[in-house]
Amino acid sequence: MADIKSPANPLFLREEELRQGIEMLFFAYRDFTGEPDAILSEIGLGRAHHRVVYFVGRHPGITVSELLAILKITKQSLSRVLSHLLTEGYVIQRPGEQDRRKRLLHLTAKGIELEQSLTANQRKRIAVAYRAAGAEAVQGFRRVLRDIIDIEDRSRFPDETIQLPGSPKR
Amino acid sequence: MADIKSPANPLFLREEELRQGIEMLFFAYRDFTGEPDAILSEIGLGRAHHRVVYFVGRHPGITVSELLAILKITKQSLSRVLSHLLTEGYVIQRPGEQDRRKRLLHLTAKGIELEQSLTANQRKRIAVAYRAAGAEAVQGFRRVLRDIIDIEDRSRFPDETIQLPGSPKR
DNA sequence: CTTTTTATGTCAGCCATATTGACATATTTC
DNA sequence: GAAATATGTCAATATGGCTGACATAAAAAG
Repeated sequence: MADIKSPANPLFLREEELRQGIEMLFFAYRDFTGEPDAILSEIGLGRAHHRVVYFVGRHPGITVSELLAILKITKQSLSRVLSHLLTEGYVIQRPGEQDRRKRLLHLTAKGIELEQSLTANQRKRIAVAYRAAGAEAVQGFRRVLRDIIDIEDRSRFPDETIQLPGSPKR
Repeated sequence: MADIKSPANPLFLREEELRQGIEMLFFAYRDFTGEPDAILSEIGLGRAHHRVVYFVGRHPGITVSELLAILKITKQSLSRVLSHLLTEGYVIQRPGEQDRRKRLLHLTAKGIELEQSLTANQRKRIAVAYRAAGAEAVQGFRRVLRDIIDIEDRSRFPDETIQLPGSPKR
């Protein structure tokens, strides 16, 4: 292995650093989705169901269009997954009050339970990593990740550091 | 919106922070793979081909087993993709010198060109985010992301900060 | 030197998740 | 009343995973 600290070849260093970034995202995502996927396959669901359950749980009353905008898939693709979740009783829909064309989606108790079991591991993973890295590193993590996201969705994640209880004010 | 700086409800804050972490990974990965996917679909390839081309380019002479360990898919799944890349002339294989059972994989010129065009956008994204965030934030990004990855693959990413040319020594 | 293990490939079938295109319905808005 | 919107559905297709079973060549071990 080349000595990566040597600044002899700046171009190589730069390329190496960028490639490591690419790969870290690949490995992190692979491992981040591995365990929920395993749980899902036992109950005959897939990753797509996870995404729907997650975002319906996160935004109760979300409409189908909003969900489509987040997932960036076609309505036909969503339809199958969502119908399944509806008939299996993980999700319910209620017509909108002002606009009755809209179907406002909510998790049932069963859906909440599923969502919790799926994200428990992911939350754990993040919590462990955040705790080990410290508030400053977390801020850097958020800062970089936010800029990797397309600009349209960046506003979901405030620039400001979230003040952790007990963490020192900078 | 609730005032996220208020420490009134620490449990809520914590949950919110973890969920944002989950979502940032989702959005980042979605957008990170979006553009390569578009290029690939034009030439009749998919994301799976990208991953193979990427890791063969990254580790010239990599064996099939090593590739399987990285991708964590079955050999049957890899086989289809790899065969296609071989017949289309993106990848070549050479028997190992010591162990001739092994097929050492390399990119052809065509493969290198494809790999470059696919990762150009990803490198750009990372480069822009890194530059905007600064060396310290990058270190935090790496620190957190590394801990999200399963421990077996963490060693791919050294703990040490890579010294950016021109960045001040801490 | 034969047996076993390893590295790899292949055939066949299955499933989940995505796609496009076309058409349908209810509701709201102009 | 016409047009736009929110949503659903049918049909066909592609991709990329999976399992199981079997095959071959080379290396390692007895």
